[in-house]
Amino acid sequence: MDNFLPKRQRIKQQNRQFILDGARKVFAEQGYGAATVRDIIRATPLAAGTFYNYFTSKEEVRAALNAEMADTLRPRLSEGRAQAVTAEEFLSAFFSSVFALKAEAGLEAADLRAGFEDLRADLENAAQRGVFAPLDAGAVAAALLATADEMAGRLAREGGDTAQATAAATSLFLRGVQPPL
Amino acid sequence: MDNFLPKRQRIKQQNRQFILDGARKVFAEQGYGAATVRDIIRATPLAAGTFYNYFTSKEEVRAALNAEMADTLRPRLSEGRAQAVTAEEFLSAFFSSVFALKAEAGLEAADLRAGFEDLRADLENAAQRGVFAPLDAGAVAAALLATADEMAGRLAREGGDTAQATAAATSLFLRGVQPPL
Amino acid sequence: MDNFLPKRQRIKQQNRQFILDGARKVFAEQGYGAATVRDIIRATPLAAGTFYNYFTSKEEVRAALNAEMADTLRPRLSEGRAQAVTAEEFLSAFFSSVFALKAEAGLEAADLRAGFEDLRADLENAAQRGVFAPLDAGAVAAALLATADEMAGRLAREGGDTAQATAAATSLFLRGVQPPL
Amino acid sequence: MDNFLPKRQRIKQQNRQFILDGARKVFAEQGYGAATVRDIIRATPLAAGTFYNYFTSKEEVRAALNAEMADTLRPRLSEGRAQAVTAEEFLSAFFSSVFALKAEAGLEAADLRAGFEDLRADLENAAQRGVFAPLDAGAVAAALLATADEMAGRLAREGGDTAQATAAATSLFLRGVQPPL
DNA sequence: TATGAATGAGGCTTCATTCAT
DNA sequence: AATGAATGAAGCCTCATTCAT
Repeated sequence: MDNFLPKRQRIKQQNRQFILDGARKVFAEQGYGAATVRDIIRATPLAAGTFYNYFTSKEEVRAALNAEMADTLRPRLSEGRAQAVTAEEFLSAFFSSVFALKAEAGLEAADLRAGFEDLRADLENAAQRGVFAPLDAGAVAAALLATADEMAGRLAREGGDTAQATAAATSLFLRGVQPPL
Repeated sequence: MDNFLPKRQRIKQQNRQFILDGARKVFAEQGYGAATVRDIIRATPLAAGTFYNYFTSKEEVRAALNAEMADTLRPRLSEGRAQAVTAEEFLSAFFSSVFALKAEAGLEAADLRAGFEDLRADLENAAQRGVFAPLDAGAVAAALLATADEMAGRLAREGGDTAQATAAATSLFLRGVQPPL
Repeated sequence: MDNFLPKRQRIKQQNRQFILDGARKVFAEQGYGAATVRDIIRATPLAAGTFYNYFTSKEEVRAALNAEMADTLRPRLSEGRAQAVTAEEFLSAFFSSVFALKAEAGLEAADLRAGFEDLRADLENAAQRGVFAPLDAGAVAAALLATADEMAGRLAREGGDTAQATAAATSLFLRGVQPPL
Repeated sequence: MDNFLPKRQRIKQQNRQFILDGARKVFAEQGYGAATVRDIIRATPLAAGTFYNYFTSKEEVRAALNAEMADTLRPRLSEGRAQAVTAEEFLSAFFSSVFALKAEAGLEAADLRAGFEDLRADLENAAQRGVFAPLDAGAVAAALLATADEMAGRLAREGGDTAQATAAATSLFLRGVQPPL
C-alpha cells in the first residue's frame, strides 16, 4: 500500500511478490506436488539463485501463499455472511463470494479449507439465532465448502452462469432435494 | 478371476498387478503429481526396466488404475441406489456406500468423480419418477459427491461414527438447512 | 585377478575401478577437501549419474580408497622389516619401501598413517629382541612415518636419489645427530 | 601495535583482521581446500561484498595468513635455538617451542614448513660449530619438522605431557634408536 | 520377458562475484 | 568504504528411459 520505501526494500517486496505470484500460477497449473522450484522461478523474471534469498523450499512458499490467502481472502469470504438475516441470504452470500473469488483470485481447495472454522462458527451462530435448523455445524460447513469448491471448479472449467449456479446451490441447501408434497 | 492361464500369461498379469498396486499406494501417499515412476517401481518387487514392458508413463498407469476403479467400484457405488424408492433411501444408500468404500478401498476424489455421470443419471431418473425435486441434476450430483468425499475424508482422519455421519448428510440434503417453521 | 566373470560383472568391477582411479588422481592433485564428485567423474569415462551407482559420496570413495590401500600397500610396506635383524636393516627397509611406494603408487600421508599400528607393533617387537633401544614405540613410529612421508614428498617434488635419501634417513635415526666424540 | 591512526585506517585494519581471523578458523576446521569465501565471510561480522575490498580470493587470504605467521611465529619458533650450545639444548628448545606454539596458536603444518629454511640454516650453522654431526641439514630439518608436527598433533588430539614428549623426541634425535652396546 | 546398470537431462542448492544503494 | 541482494555457473543428486545381457 505504502510506496514510500527505500528502493532496495521496494525491490525486495516486489521480488517476493514475483515468486508468490509465480508459485500461485504454477501450483494452479500443475498441482503443488508436481510443481518444482525451477518451475516457480521460470514463472518469474528472476534468476535461479534468487529464489533462495526469499524462501528455502517449495513448502515455505506454499505456507506464505496460505498466509497471504488468509489475510486477503478470508475477510472477503465471510463479509457477505455478516449481515445475512435469513438462511437464504446466508447461503447466497456464501456461494456467490466463493464463485467470485475463485474466478478472480484462483482460490483453491486448500484456501477454502482454511475458511472452514470461520464458516462453522458463523453457522453455529446462525443456528443459535434460529436462522438455521440445528444441524451438525461441522458437517454442514464441510458440505458447503466442498460443494462450493466443486461447483466453482466446474464453472471455471466448463463455463456457466455464476448467478444461476448460486441460485441452484442456495436452493439445494435451503430446502433439500425432497420434492414438494 | 480366471486362473486357468498359461504360466507366462499368469506372470504377466501378476506383474501388471504389482505395478498397479504399487502405483495406487504411491499415488495415495504422495499424490499423483509428486509421484515418480521410480517410486512406483520401488513399491514393487520388479526391476526398473520392467515397468516399460507394461506401461509407458505414469499417466498410463493412472488411466489403468481409473479403469480398474471403474470396473470394481462403480457397481458397488451405485448398487444401493437402484432399489431406492424414496429420496431418503437414495441419499442414505449413496452416503453409506461412499463411506464404506473409502474405508475399505481407499477410494479417492478422482474415483468419485468417475462416478459423477452414473450419479447424475440416477438423479435425473429419480427426479422424473418424482422422488426428487426437479433440481439441476449436475449441481446436485456435484454437491453430493463433494460432500461425501469431504466427510469421508474427515471420518478417515478424525474417526467418527459412519452411521451417524450418513444420517447427518442424508438429513442435510433431504430437508436443507431451513429451520422448521 | 580372475577374469572368468560374466560380462556385466566385469564391467561393474571396471567402472568401480575407473572411479577409484579417478578419485585417487583428483585427491592427489587438489586435495580431498577441494575435490568434487564432478571432478572425480570427469577423471573417468563415465557419465555423471553413474557415480551414484557405486558410491554415495566423496567420503565413501575415500573410505574405499583407504581400504584398497590397506589391502595392497600395507603388506608391501612391512615386508622388508620382517627379516631385519639389526636396527640398521630395519630402518633401511622401512625408508626404502616408503620411498618406492610413494613413487610408484602415490602413497599418501593418510595411507601411511594407516600403517602406524603395524609399525609400532614391529618396533615394540624389535625393542624386546634388543634390536632397538627401549624408547617410546609410539613416538618413534610417529617420527619415522612423518619423516618418511616428508622426505618422500621432497623426493617427488624436487627429485633426488632414493638410495641416498634412504641412507641419510637411516643414519639419522640410527645414531642421532650427536657428533662423534 | 600502534593505535594512533585515523579512524578510517583503524577500521580498515580491523576488518582485515576480522577476515584473517575468520579464515584461520575456517581453514583449521575444514581445511583450505574445502573452505569457501562464503565460509570465511560467515565467520566474520562483515557483509559478503566487503571481502573483496580486502582480498580478491581465498588464495590471497592464505598468503596473508602465511605472512602473518611468518612475522609472529617464526621468531618465537627459533628464539630458543639461538643460545643453544649443545645438540641436546638445540633439540629440546626446538621441540618444546613447536609443542607450545601448536597448543596456543594453532600452528599448522604449512606454518612449520615456512620455518624450514630457518631451521636448516640453524642446523648448518650448528654443524659447523661441531654441535651436530655433519649430516644432510635439509634431511634433518625435514625430519625434525615432520616429527614435531606429527607429535604435536598427537598431543593435541590425544592429550599427553608436553615435557615428556619433548624429552622423548629429543632423546630419539640425539642418540638414535641403536641400543647401547 | 526380466533385469539392472548406464546415460545425460534436469531439479535442488550453494557459490563467487558484481553492483546499486 | 560497507552493504547485501541479484546473478548465473556449477556442484550435488535423482530421474526417466534405454539396452545389453
